[in-house]
Amino acid sequence: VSDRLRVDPIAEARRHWIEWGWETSAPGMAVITSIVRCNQLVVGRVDAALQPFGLTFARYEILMLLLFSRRGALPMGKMGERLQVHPASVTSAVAQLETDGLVRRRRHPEDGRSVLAIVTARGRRVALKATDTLNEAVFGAIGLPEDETEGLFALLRQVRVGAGDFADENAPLR
Amino acid sequence: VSDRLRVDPIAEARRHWIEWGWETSAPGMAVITSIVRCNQLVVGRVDAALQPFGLTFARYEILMLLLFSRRGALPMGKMGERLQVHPASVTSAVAQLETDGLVRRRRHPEDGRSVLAIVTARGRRVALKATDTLNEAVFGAIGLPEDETEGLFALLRQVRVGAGDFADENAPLR
DNA sequence: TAAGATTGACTCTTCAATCTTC
DNA sequence: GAAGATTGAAGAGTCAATCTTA
Repeated sequence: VSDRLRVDPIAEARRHWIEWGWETSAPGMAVITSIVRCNQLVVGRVDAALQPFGLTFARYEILMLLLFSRRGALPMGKMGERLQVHPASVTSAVAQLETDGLVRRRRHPEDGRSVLAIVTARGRRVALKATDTLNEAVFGAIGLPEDETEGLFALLRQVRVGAGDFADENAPLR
Repeated sequence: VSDRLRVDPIAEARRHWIEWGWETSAPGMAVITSIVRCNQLVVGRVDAALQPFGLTFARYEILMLLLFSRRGALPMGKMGERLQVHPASVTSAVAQLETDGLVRRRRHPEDGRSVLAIVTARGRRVALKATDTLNEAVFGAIGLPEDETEGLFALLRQVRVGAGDFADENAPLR
């Protein structure tokens, strides 16, 4: 799924939108289609970088969540909440990580309904190595100047707030 | 998969990135994670809006490509190229559209290897209705002022160019 | 031999149903 | 009864292999 195109297909779609009389929605269509397309490109790059470690972006995110946590352990449900994914996705991702020896599962000592995922020593090592690779190959190589990167983050944040992703309680500009 | 979070998880991840000494990659990580998250939100909204029509975003895009084409017909491969998706995905999407009566398939008259997808009259009607709904419910309701929407589109375009999505031959600012 | 499309196996995600513990 | 997690089935995407036509 690659091969450089001659013209920008999204710009072309926007022209069509205007031709058909949908001017007012054309910018929104272009932005949303761009987000979807950028996601394809970005996830492709991330997954390619993570493949040597046997990780996908989803499993990597879980690993990092555990790495950043105080005790290296979090309940399954908590992780699904943070990453905004279905409980079943957490179960299968953690199951995979467990068979790879990067995570252990244990029943929550204070609430028998809950299950804790615990990052292993090997899991920590892999997480750090994968992050180095990712920082080098993807995160540090977006190809935008620093200020434009910040501007893009801020605009995407507005989109997330507008879609009700999280409560923008104080709307702090700094 | 919804429920408003208390704080922005991506801002939190960026803080962690800085704490762990990965400052230079932190903005890139934040932007890429934002793109992935926005994609989830946006595709969720689009698919919800298209569900009454029995369409997904992928199938809708194929339908619109055909609607915009001169003869209402395009070869399978051409569509995969424009939408940058795998040939197998085109096959399954068109097969679904065909069983729904929105598209017909016919062998290409001048090249027997190729298959033409042809939009039906019903397909045109559904495409127009779905577009009205989408324009109303999603594309026209991003929640950003016009100029910021344009700015976001331009920045995402830069990301696409940087990832080699299409040839930025002339880099025209107009 | 190569191009175009399809098929089947595999993965990932979500949903509904189920099971256990509170 | 409700919360938390798991299971199996269904949907969509990708890859490798296959089939047909050029």
